[in-house]
Amino acid sequence: MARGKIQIKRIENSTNRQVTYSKRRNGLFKKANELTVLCDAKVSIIMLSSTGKLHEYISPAISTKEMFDLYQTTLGIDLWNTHWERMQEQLRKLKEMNRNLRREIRQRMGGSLDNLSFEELNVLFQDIDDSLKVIRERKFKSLSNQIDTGKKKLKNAEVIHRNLLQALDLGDDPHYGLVDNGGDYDSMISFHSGNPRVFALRLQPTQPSLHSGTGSSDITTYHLLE
Amino acid sequence: MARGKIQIKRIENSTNRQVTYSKRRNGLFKKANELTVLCDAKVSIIMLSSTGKLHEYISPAISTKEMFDLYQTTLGIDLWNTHWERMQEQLRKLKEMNRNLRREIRQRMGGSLDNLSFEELNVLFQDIDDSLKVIRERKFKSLSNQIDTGKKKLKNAEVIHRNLLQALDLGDDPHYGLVDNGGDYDSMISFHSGNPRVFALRLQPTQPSLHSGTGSSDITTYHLLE
DNA sequence: AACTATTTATAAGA
DNA sequence: TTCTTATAAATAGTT
Repeated sequence: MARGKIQIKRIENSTNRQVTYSKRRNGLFKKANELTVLCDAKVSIIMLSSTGKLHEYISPAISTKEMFDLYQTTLGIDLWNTHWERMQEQLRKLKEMNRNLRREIRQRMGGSLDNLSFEELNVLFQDIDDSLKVIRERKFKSLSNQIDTGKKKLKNAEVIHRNLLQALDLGDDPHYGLVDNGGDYDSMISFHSGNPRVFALRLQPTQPSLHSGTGSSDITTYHLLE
Repeated sequence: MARGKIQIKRIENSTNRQVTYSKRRNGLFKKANELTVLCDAKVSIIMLSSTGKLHEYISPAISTKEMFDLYQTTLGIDLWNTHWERMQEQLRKLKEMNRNLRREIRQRMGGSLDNLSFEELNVLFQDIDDSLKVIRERKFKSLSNQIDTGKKKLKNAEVIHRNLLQALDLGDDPHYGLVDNGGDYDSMISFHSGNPRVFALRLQPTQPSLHSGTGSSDITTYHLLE
C-alpha cells in the first residue's frame, strides 16, 4: 500500500513477515480503538502470530472474560458449556456408582441388611460362602508355597555354611567363590505384615486449596493506543 | 479520514454513529483478514455495537473456541479454568475410589488374590467369615419373622372365615362388618423374588451423543471478506 | 526505528 | 444501504 502494491498472500520471507505482522497489528489495534471511541462500541481482538505469540486488544469499558461470556450468552449456550454439563453428568454417575459399590461392600460385611428379603439374604450368604471357599484354598496354597520357599532357602544356607567350613579348613583365601546367591537369611520366615485390612477405604476429604497462580505470561495487552 | 479530518471522540449523531460503525467494522475485518493471510497469523475479533449487536471475525484456520482456550492456556489458568480443573480432579478421585471399591469386592468374591500375602489372605478370610456369621443370623431371624407373619395371617384368615360362616348362618346382610383388614391372602407365602444378585454393578457405557446444535442467533460471523 | 511514495480507508455528500 | 470522491491514514520498501 505504499512504494508498490502487494498481493494479499503469505509473505514468504520470515523477517519481512514478522515486521509486517508487527506493523499491521498496531494498525489493527489503533483502528479497533478508534472504533471503540467513535461508535461507543466494545471490541475484543486476540491474535496469534506465526511464531506462537499471543496479542490482545480489549476496549477499556469491558474485560475479555466479559466479552467471552457475552459471546456465549448471545450465541446460545455452547462452546464449553456442553463439556461442563457432560462432566457434571459423569460426576453424578460416578458418585452413584460409588454409593452402590459401598452398599454392596457393607452388605458383604454384614451391614445394611435390613431391607433384604429372606431369599436375597440366602443368595448373599451362598455367594459369600463360595468366596470363602476360594479364599480358604488360596490360603493353603499360599502357605505351602511359603513352606517350599523356606525349605529351599534353608538348603541354600546349608550349602553356604558347608562351603564356609570347607574354606576355613582348607586355607585362608578370603574369596569363597560360590557365595553370590544374594539371599538374605532373615527373610526366610518374615511374612509381609502391615495394615490389617486389605486396603483402606477413604472418603475423599474434598476441597483442595484455591489455586492462585501469578507470574508473567506470553501475552501482551494493548489497552489504549494514544 | 477523507473530506475533512475528524476528532477521535464519540459521534453524537446516532445514525452517523451506526453508519461509521458499519463502515469501520468492515474495514477492521478486512484488515484482520489481510493480516491473517499475509503473516500466517490467527485473529479473533468480537465486537459489540452500541445498539447491542454482536459481530465476529475469526481466521479460517481456527475456531473461536480454540482461540478462547488458547488465550486461557497462554494467560495462565483462570477465567473458568479453576472450576474446570477442580472438577477434573474430583472426577479423577472418584474414578480411583471406584477402582479400589471394585477391587475390594473382587477380593471378597475370591478374585484378584494373587498379590496378597498369606497374612493378608488370613485377615480377609476371617473378615468374610465373620460377615458370614452375621448374615447367617439375619437369615434365621428373617425366616422366623416370615413364619410369625405367616401364622398371624393364617389366624386372621381363620377369624374372617369364621365370621363369614357366622354371617351365612345368621342372616343375609351383605355387609360383614369386621372384614376391612386389607390383607391379601396370597401374599402370605410369596417372598419377593427377582434378580438373584443383590444388585447389579454396571460399568457406565460412556459416550453420549455428540451435540450438534444449529439455529439462528444474534451473532454474525464473517469468515472471509472477499 | 524512521522515512516517504504510494496505496488504502473513509467522511461527507448524493 | 450503497456509490462517489476528496482527502486522511496506513503502510511497503528503503535507509
